[in-house]
Amino acid sequence: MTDAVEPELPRGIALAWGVAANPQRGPKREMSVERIVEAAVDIADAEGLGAVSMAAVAARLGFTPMSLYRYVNAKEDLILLMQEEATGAPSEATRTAGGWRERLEALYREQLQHYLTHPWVLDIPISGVPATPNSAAWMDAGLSALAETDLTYTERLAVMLLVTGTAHWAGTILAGYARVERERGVDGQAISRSEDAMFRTLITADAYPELRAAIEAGAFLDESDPFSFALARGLEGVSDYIAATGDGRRERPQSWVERDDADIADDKKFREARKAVRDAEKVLRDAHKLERQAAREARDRRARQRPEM
Amino acid sequence: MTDAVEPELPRGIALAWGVAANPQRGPKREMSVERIVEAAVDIADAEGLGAVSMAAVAARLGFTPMSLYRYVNAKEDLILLMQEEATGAPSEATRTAGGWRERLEALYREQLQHYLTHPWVLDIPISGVPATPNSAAWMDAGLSALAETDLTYTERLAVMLLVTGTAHWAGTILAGYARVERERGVDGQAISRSEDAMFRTLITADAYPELRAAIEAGAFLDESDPFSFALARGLEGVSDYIAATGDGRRERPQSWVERDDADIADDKKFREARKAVRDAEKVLRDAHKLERQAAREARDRRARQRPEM
DNA sequence: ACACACTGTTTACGGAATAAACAGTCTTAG
DNA sequence: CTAAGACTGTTTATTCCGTAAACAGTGTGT
Repeated sequence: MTDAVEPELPRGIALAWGVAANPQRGPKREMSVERIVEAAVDIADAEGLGAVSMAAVAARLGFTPMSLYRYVNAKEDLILLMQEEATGAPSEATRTAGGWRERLEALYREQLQHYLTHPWVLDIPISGVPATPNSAAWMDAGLSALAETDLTYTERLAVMLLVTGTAHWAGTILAGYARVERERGVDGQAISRSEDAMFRTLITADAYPELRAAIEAGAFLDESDPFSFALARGLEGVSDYIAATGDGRRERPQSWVERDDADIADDKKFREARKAVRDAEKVLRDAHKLERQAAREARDRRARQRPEM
Repeated sequence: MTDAVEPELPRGIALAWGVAANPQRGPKREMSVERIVEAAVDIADAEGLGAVSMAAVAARLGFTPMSLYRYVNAKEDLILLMQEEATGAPSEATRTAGGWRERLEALYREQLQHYLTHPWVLDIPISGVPATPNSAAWMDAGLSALAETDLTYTERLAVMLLVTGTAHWAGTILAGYARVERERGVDGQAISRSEDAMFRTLITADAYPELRAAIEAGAFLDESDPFSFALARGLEGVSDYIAATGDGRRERPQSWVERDDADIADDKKFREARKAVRDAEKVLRDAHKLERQAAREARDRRARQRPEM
């Protein structure tokens, strides 16, 4: 038998780490935990977590419901394993790309992508930090992105919580829309429009002046991505915080590292590199300006071709 | 009868706005939607959303399960009303205090407080922006806090999404811990410690070097509040953003507003402009990389001059 | 060869949401 | 004033859920 890791270790977690004892005696097993999880994930992908019943999973594999209990202690364990399967580990690309900010953004995007592919993961109740290999891998990837900063480990964890929180929140909202789309069988724009229409009848300028103004400004019809905005602001704030604590202008709780950025500010090569960054920022700003202008013109052209609405 | 607002208006929402038609004929009603919701909330507060069954709610009021269906269309509607009841409206104090940042922080704190008092609210699946009076009130309060800034309405909504998202995330995590505390009947520190112990056996320095380092630095035993940290960073980023766009020195980086506009994506000039942006982004990334490298080298040089510390 | 650990199956139980039919109650149109 | 019928809370029944318990086969180690 494989060694029992900890007596108090929840069996579901033991399974996730692959350290559950496999029996030697008795008839050959016809199924495996992996196949069960796979079938359950397929069902959840197609019809949501609510459609995942022991009976449905068993049926998909051609067995009776109770047979699953020879492999999985309870439905709760199965769901933990489904989560682990669907979450996956961060890809090599996002684990190595660019600086800490790019890497965290890549992490966010990949995590969000997983949520959109497997929206049912968001329906699973959270209890504590999940102690599974894949979630550890995500955490490790985030921490290693932040290793180049001089944040404390506590601060790095907090930043990671910010990133995963944003991904979770974005996934929750976006998956909510996607679900309504599927259930009602209409597209996203139609939902936005009908939501907007409902708001217009319910939200009076009297009771909710600012909200009403936002509605009338068409803010609820805007197609832009508010979550990237939120993440960008958050990471910008982190960047500020790093800069502020780095050069000693701000006190840091229980920090023992004292790197002085001012110390190297007069280093020639560093100054040059910094200037290059400033220049690149300006180039990017100008490019953005041109992009917006081109977009405006393109829209105008389109609008002139299709005059109505 | 009260006027029927919209034919397509979901009945649950109609109830929430108090515009559902109350019948005049027939026997006197012995219950009311309010009493039902109240009973359901009591049960959820005490034993979680899972304990809220139609039978349980009815029993608490001394009626049979089916009687509830004379007041509520389905359990889903009841849950919507419970959410509305538990969420409440923002208090006068938080709606009027200080500048935009203080007000958003107060909003966050009050919202989080509600989540901690009624953790089951976090178990309710989200579908779209909830169109209920109280959630409108929260949104309006946030927007009115941001009215003093010169952000666009779309941006204000995005900021509000950041604030409520942080509250939701913090509530989810904290409520998760609280639930485990209640279920296992131990206090928070004990959970932290046992979680930490479990991590120490499962997380090897080999597979998860950074995570292992964080554990060994005691980051998982830290009692500080990572969510306030996250919110502070986010609002700091917003503040930067306001400063950067407000004084006109820099163009408003609203590329996130206009990206992925399928309608104009095939316009030639726009495509070129977009490519220019991508290129500029890459140049900036490279510049950042060089800057970091230069900083590292400069630090090393200094360190070698002053050997220890 | 045989004990028995282990397999997948059958049967059974309690609880869930809610559809349908029912008898009693109150309003209102005639 | 009366009767239609809208509306009440109740009863009964259906379907689906997770899973406990008992069961007859199957393969291994002694």
